[in-house]
Amino acid sequence: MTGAQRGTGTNQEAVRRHNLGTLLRHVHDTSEVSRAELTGRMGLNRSTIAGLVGELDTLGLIEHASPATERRGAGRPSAGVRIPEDGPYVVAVDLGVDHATVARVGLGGTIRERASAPIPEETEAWQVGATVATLIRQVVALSPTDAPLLGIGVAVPGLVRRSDGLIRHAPNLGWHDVSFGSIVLAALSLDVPIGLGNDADLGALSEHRRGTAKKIDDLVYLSGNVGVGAGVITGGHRLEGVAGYAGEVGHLCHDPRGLPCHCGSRGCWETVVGAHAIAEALDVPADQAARLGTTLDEMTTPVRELRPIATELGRGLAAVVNTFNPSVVILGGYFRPLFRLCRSEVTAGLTERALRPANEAVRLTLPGLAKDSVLLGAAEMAFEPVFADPVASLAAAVTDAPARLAG
Amino acid sequence: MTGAQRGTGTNQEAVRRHNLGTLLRHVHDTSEVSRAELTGRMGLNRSTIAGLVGELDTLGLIEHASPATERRGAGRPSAGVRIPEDGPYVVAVDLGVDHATVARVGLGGTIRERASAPIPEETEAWQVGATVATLIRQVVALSPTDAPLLGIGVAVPGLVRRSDGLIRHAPNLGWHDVSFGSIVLAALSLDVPIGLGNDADLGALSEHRRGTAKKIDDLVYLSGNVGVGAGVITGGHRLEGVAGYAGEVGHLCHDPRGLPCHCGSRGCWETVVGAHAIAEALDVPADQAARLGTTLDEMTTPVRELRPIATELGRGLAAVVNTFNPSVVILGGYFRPLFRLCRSEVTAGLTERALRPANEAVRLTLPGLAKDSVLLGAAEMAFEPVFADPVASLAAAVTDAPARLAG
DNA sequence: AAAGTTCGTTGGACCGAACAACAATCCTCA
DNA sequence: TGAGGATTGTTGTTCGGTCCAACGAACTTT
Repeated sequence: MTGAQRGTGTNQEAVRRHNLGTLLRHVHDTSEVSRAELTGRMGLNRSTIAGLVGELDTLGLIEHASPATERRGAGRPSAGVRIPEDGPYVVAVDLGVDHATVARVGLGGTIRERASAPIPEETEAWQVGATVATLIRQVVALSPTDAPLLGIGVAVPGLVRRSDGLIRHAPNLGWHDVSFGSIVLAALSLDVPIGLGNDADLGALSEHRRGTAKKIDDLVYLSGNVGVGAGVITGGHRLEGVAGYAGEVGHLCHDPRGLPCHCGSRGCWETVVGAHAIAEALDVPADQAARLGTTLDEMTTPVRELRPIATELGRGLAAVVNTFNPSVVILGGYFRPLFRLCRSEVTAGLTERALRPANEAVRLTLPGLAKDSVLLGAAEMAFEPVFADPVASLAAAVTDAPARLAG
Repeated sequence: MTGAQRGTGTNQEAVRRHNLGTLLRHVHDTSEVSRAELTGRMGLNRSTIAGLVGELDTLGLIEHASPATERRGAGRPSAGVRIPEDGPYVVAVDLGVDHATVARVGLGGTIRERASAPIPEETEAWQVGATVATLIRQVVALSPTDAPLLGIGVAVPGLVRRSDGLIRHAPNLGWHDVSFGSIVLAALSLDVPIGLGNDADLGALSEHRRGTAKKIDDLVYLSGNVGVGAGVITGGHRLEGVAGYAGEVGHLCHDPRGLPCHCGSRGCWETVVGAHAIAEALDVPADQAARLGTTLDEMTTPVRELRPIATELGRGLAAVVNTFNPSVVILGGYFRPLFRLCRSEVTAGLTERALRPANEAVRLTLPGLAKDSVLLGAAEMAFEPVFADPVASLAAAVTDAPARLAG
């Protein structure tokens, strides 16, 4: 019972849509489920499940599988349902700090192909669009000919307006009010559903569905890159705000007497724990973002200069924990190695400032999907419509993508 | 399509439940609706609406009304539906700083009776429970004999665990881990559904449904009392967090070098803009909370000492605006007169620190329900079950409350 | 090998919303 | 003032989707 706008009544057509969608989502989440399990989880009758499975099968969204090998208890074993190999897929794009990564991701969340290319600093949007389009062509070229392309999802390090996918402000890329979705579609001369999202939001989404926070409905994904942002899921719903800018915790005032920030304010949290601060502490030149990542990843014991940053990370996290009362906080981006190296400093900083009950409820952790969180989150976003309405989404999909993109 | 737990399928019984509930909610929201309007808003067929209205009518939840007086256009005028005078009601309790207010609130959100009593400082929970029980008896005694009591809602200035309504920590009252719901029910020797909620959360709820933020799905109600707390609604859903502690923005670190706070940290926002800070600026003795309220309410031009506090209020609000990207921020409690007096200082402080796009999207405003926001929010919380499942909720209601409570 | 258990399938029952036709009520215009 | 148009409520029917019961299939247990 999710998805429809509030205040609206439900007709039986909507019921069917919803049931088809949630069934598909269950298969997507666990990659293979027995039909018996589905009846239990969805609370519907065996025969109803049979009908739903049948319809999704004829649509080509799922296929039958032999019963699971390990038995538990007596009785006839239940037939499995799974995602077909040559089934529907999406294209996920991750616009990172200095690289663009593109992947073809099948329903079920498996990465089939991937490709990436560097993005030089100060590149204009249409150039990046062309690069991304080339990567998409590469990745789609190898797909089965009759597999439908459901859509494209793009993760952006910046403020994205949810309603139309406009990139309001992406400081790393130097972009303002860029309609990147249209640019990519134009470069491909293709018309498929395309969605854009903030990288932290999408990290939260994928970790919620496939990562550490599976089955956890209140979590925060904290992305530490040049900027600091939080993707928040509460009660199973993504926190958006009215325009999609919610979770911009990087510009919370950490110290009113601190350094000026590019946002116009001073002492923002990200001036203390952002990539520039980390790079300075490690004596890495500010313009070599890639080297900073590898330096941190290869480090096994923390440099002394890192510890104060970790403490400030924890202290700032207190604001996140107090406001959202999450069950899990996932530390992504540069915070991943930082937390690995200085776990105790981070937790100490947090306990220092967080309210006791909220602090007791939260667990800090690393991303379960490692560096693919954001990329897979973009895929999940692109999959969203097919769970809301499988039939309609499939009707809007492109079935001959390889041929079209080759021409 | 709301309410059911995620991942669950929908059967037709659930459809009926949902449609009955949302229809009732529409009548509740607007106190009188024409059936034609209902068909439009709910997107259902005329005949379906007729069936739903009929069922709710026989349940005694709504009644027919003569068509609206003002005509618009040709055609047969549509018959109205409204809440009956002697219909179902709830009891709302607002545990304020020094007073407890209790009201009998009918479906539709109208206050039928109200009563209040002072709560001396350092009163124990069972004593407060007895006081509240007495007030409830007073208020219920006058209700129509056959009107069903649906439940009780209690607003508490403190951290409330949503799952079981336990008051984890209420600094004003000096309570820790108090099961106030059970205490009240025991004092009444009654068994009805009772729910507890944070005062700011409930202020947000009522302002969302009946106040300034009607039809606005992203809002923050900021409650300024002894403590500072935020009730947040995003995407139409209340922000709860895993245990219900979300929105505790009063203890965000406003200045690391600030005064120590009772929470153990230092420089918390509420040490700067909380009641104690305001009282100090106005030279009101710290223990006379009631006088502080009247002093502020009667003030027509701001005292000079108030301005810096208003500025800090705005600066701290930037954190709220950046993290939640709300469409409206409602300033309740002592912030109501403060904002009325020093509007420009507050907005200046906000623009100083908030991100531009988020700041452009937000509007600061006063509560539309004045001082009754929290009380009515408690009522709304108590009504919630009847919208989720009218039939079940009515079955759990008490029909002879006056007699039972008199005995 | 027989009994018990669990699952998939099938046909019918049930429930609720949609639909179509008709009556009721009001507005507008001649 | 009366006819026509428009909109709504009502009623009987249809349609769609889930539930239910019975049966056969497949596997475990004794």
